[in-house]
Amino acid sequence: MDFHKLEKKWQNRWEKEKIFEVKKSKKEKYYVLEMFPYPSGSGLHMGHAFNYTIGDILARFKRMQGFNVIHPMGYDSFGLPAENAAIKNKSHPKKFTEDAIKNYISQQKELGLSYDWSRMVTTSSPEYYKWDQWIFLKLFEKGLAYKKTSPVNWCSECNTVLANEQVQNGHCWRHENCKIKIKKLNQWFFKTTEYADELYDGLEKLEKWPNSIKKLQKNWIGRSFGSEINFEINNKTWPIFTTRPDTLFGVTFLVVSAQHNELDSLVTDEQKKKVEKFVKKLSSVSAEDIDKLEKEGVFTGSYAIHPLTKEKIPVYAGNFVLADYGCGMVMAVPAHDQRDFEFAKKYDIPIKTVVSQIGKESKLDKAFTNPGVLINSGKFNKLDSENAKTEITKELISKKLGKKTKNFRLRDWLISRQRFWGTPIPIIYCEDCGTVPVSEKDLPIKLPDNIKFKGSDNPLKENKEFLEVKCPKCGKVGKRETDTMDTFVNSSWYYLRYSDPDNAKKIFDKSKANYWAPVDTYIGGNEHACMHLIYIRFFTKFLRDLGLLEFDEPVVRLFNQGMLHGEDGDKMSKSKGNVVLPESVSKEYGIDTARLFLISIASPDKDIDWDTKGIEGSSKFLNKVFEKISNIKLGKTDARLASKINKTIKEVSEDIESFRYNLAVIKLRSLFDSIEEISKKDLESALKLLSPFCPHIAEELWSKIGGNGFISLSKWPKFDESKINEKFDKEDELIDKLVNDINNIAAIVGAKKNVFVYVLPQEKQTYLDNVEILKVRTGISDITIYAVNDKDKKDPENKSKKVKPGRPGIHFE
RNA sequence: GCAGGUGUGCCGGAGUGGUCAAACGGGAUGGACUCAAAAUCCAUUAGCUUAGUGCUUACGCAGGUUCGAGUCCUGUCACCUGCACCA
Repeated sequence: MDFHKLEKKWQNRWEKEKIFEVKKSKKEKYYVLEMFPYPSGSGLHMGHAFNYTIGDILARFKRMQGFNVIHPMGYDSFGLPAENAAIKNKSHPKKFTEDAIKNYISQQKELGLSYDWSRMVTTSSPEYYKWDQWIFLKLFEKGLAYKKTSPVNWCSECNTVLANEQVQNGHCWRHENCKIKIKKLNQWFFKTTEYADELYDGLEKLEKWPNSIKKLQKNWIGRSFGSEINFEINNKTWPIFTTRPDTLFGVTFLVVSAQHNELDSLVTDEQKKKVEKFVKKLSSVSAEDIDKLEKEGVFTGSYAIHPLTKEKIPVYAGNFVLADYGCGMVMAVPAHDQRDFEFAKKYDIPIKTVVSQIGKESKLDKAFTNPGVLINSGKFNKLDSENAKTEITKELISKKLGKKTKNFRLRDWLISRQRFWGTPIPIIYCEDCGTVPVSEKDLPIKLPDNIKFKGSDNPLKENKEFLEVKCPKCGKVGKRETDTMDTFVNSSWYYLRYSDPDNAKKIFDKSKANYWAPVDTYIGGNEHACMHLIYIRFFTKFLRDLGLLEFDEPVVRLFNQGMLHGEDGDKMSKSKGNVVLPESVSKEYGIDTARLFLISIASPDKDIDWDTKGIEGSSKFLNKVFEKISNIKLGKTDARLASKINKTIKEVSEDIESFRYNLAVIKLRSLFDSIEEISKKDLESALKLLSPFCPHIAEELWSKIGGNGFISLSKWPKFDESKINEKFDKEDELIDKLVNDINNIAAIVGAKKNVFVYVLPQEKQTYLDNVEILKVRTGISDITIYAVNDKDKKDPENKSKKVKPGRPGIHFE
């Protein structure tokens, strides 16, 4: 059967009749979303198909269950690859992107996905990115978008700063040979840390998220409680964060980050040269090597005053202190921190033990980092670490020398990109007024069509038409910001735009957004655990606080699908030559076959390998089903089949709901295997069960048996508990057992002749009903069933005496 | 270093305290059908044993909890992933 041809037919009909387009209504909604793709030049591969199929099955199931299902698709179409392609081909990235999207759409349509295409969004269109800019202005207004100078990741091949996730093992994700440099630049940030607590605590409420993702996010946000302690340096107060205030008396030096913005103010004239040399040396070190560096530092020449002992403590600049965590400076307690210990050894700084396991001092060959009992700590001696933390902090608070505080590992989100193909940041720099936001009515700030790429530099910098602008405040000549936004900004709220994609006046209609959103089930890979899935939560909370949303979390249930590998078990990639394209599989077997195969290998959250032999298996099954149902004899469903159908409806419904697609397929296989004569209604039910998985074949068979309308829009079958009878399963077991026994004995006897089976009278009918099956499965043509009380039975060995329930006697002749 | 995950027959994988663990698929072997092949159907696929449903072994390894463990706990090994000088 040419499934491919048949699939085209149904895809066209679905599209023509717009059956997957939905509107807000009184019906209960259900929002199924798969993470939208970046439309790359190479198109979709089977891994994408896997992702979308998982969502499509759920969407089709929910739709048939009667929910008003929104299942949209769009394109995350800003980004570097399009720009690089444009540079190479001397064209505009828009052209490249539009072509890629066209290709994606046609490929996705071939997968038979039940999207509402009328809701498509494309993030690189001005109608969309206008609202990125609008959100930026709102963030700016609330002080949550700001510019600061800090050390950032820089790729010299891409010529831009990068997000942390675009740095892999210290190298750029696109340029394996390009080591990431740490540069100090003035950049735009979104203040994600403003919501750090809520982002952290909110995870508890996300019951339908995988624990692994929640843990990743918790680690990423990394909340730690501690104290901030004020040290005085050159008559200025420097707060320092620590989680170990109990070791305060062991502080023998301070270390300030070599990248600290105010480092200069600490450096004395005679140390200036040494410090400068040190900082310079460090700036040439790549991100990859930075963690391999030995702990090094240089004395700044300044001394701090210990808040409690009033001792003089030297201040060093060090390479192991982060500028953007805590206060960018640490109090070093070499006796109780391994890094500080190494540093102290190297520079011959005293090591003072203040915590001890047994309450006595002992020699250390490495730092003692466990909690213990305080010594050498004045009036705090003999307290254990836990109490000491509280008491010392109390003392500091009372003397106004510190406070209790918490710190996050989460950094504010660096969103500037020194590239062209992204959302322009709506900011104007005016000589008189400084940094001025564009006014809302001037949005969108469009990317110019007329551009010239010079090498890999951002062409906006040369584009007068774009660059030169009047200051909205004073009207004088100003200059536009030429950096664009990280593409993750676009993807942080796209799920809301689907609810009202064509709204030209507002980001979205409030009532529409709050009807459709939040997303009920969101499907995608776990590589987004700490980036996209944090940003989308951040944006949701911000938009809520603007009064636009009535919920706190964007995604109710998150599902992480596994990764599809090539047949060799490696990640699918062009260079490895193991990429499988949906088109080619579709042509050979039909896309329904591929869909079925992808989800029957394993639970969809597991990584799987493509397998040519495996798809043959799915193909065999579907061909069998197609043949069988095409030539089916409609009639009556017997009780055995009715039991099976009802049981399957029950179980498959549960399996789909909980993403046990692989188990659902097993049950469907078994169901279709046992269909012979069946009523029209029951056959319709069986096809409905198949339809979310293999929608085209199901539509075709549906129309063949005279089903009403589209099966895709039909009502999901209900099961009748009273028709489920476990008796039939038990009977099957009896037959299995008997077949086994007969085969077993036959093998020992070495001959297959007449077989006499002796069973209990009440079991006789069951065996008689299945005698033909017995014959086929044992390969023995003469099988006679006797009840033990049959008078004229042939039983030379008196086997019938040993017969027990479910345990027939067997005699071979 | 920190955090998380995984480890089950020839292979992919079901199975998370209890009817004899291995569903289902794939592969292999044998058989039926066929002149033959493909397709289809049936059987076998840890070991021993027996004219039968019995025994042994077995869920990475070692312990433990339990009447009972693949499943829970502790330790350990291997592999994978993420973060990584976070004070």
